[in-house]
Amino acid sequence: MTQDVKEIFADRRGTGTPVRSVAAPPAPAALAAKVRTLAPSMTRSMQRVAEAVADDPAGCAALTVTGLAELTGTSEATVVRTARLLGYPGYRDLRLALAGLAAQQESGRAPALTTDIAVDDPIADVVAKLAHDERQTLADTAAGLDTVQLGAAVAALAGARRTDVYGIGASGLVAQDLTQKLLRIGLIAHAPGDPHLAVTNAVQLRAGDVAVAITHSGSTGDVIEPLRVAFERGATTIAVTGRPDGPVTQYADHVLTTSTARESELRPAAMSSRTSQLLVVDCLFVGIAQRTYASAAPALSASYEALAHRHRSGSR
Amino acid sequence: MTQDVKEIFADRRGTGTPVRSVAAPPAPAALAAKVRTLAPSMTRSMQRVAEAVADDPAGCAALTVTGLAELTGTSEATVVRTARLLGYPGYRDLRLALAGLAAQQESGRAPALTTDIAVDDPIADVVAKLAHDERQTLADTAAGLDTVQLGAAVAALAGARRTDVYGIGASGLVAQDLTQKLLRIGLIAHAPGDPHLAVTNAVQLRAGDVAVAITHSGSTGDVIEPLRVAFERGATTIAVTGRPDGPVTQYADHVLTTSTARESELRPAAMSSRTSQLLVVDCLFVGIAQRTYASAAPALSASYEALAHRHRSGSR
DNA sequence: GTCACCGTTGAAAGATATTTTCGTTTCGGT
DNA sequence: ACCGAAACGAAAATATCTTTCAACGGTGAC
Repeated sequence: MTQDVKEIFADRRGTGTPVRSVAAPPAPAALAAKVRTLAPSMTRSMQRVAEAVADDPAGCAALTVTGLAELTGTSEATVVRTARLLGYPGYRDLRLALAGLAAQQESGRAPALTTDIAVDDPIADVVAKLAHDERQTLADTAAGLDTVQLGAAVAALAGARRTDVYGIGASGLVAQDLTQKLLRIGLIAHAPGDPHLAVTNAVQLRAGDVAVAITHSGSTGDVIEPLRVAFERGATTIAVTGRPDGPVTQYADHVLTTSTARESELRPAAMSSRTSQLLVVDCLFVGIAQRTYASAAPALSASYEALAHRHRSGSR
Repeated sequence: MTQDVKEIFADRRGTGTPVRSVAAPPAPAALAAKVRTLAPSMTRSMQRVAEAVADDPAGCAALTVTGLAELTGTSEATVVRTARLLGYPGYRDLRLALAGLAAQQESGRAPALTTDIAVDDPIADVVAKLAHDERQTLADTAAGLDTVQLGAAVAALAGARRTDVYGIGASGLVAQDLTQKLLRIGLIAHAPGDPHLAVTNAVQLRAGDVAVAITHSGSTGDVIEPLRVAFERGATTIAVTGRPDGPVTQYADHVLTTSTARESELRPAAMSSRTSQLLVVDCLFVGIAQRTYASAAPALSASYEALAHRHRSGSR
């Protein structure tokens, strides 16, 4: 797990093939989101630094490494390490990004719906807060999505002989959603709901097939297991997870990172992770539909026609 | 004229009182203007530097003093002098300001998100457009939700003896999502996937029970039928639909309206309606959790605990 | 309970970048 | 052509950033 961290720190211009585009692009505005995503894989002092940075980009941009180290009660080394983990070559670049972020915030003044949902919030506030949160989640996800990985995943799925999608619980619904969509454009897809069935299915996969695992935590055994089997059988594997450093990525050829909103008692993580996952799934779907347009378009209208008679002529 | 320059260059940490807050505020975004204003008082090489900076803030922000000096065919000293003239304490600060400026320009550049998704859109555009669309859908939904109806629905669900949720296809997943959530807080809920089963279930309902129908079109027979049965048996009925004038509302005590984004070939209606429906479901859930907080909170943590062991100890 | 191991951390050395100093060059005026 | 003042850049001085490395602290094995 911290293996990944190590890797990032290791010789960065390795002569070997950088198969996986590990660290995303320097992150435009999705810094807060990135901090949240990566926080779990950070050490305590790094978290302090990350938090300070996310809390007050403008303020931190004004500080030198030493200053930020003192502010957070850590050392320069830790600050640099944090900057690296966040995807920048060094502190200097983080600082520049911070300045940019600060400028943006300055111009875009947030509406301050940041408070958490309380037990006694009137229903109207609940609606506003939830909507605001999900919108935020969408923006974060879009900003944090690695389009290279996404493109690779789309290519794999578009050319797959068959596709399995694994997911449990809330993620299971997302898995079903993806499956439904793939079926609609004439691809062969399954979303086994039962973990045993999933493994049984996975065993049948081979090169040319694709397996997709959807798990927010990145460490759901019931989902990792079938993915591992598929991986070992030679299928192309894709992980959609909120923890790009989680165990599931071991067996994933392509990793698509979903974003995480802060959660609370009345707002379980499942809620925002689902929103995020669905956006990723939608992107996959549209990407695939583009690639297979010739066959997807007729399939889409065919399924539309077939369903039409199931609706009463109820419109007016 | 160059008199000013001299003063600025003069001993800055003078032992005397630093009475003068030397240059103006670090200049927000009016950099180009400032360059123009001050150009006449600049020497030739300084003008070259200023010009480069005004032309391409983003590019220059990526350069070090030395880099910018080389680019403009001048020396580091000149670059620093220019930075001073422009009102910054030194090059470092100019660079920070440049980064901010670049970021603002970047965000201002509207990616023409209003257009539809085309077959040949690059994947990055697809992501941006989809995210933008779903965000729009959320805002619309939140704005259009009738909080009175929502409150009534919440009250009914919170006090229900049992709840049935009907949905088919994409809406079926939303139905399952609601069901999962209700189960998590200790309520009794079912989401029969089979239309026949749904009717069979509906027959069992009576006053004090609740039935929820989820259908975007508002005219899906397979969903209306069980709702009608439940309605006639005296259960409280709720419709979540994008067509508040559709047939389904005949049998609904409470109607919750979801919003619809324009659809297109590559972006089926199901996509945005699902987003909208999920927001409604989330609102219902949180509303119910608030009302039944005493029992919901423990139930939530209990289900969380029960699931914990299914995740490998993947985090630190 | 003790020990070994591994990850975390910061102090300090090392490398870069920035700022200042200062001598050379350029240019206008005489 | 000569003088002086301003412009300019090379290089020294300083500040900042990065890397190294040893010490610390926690965890699991025995």
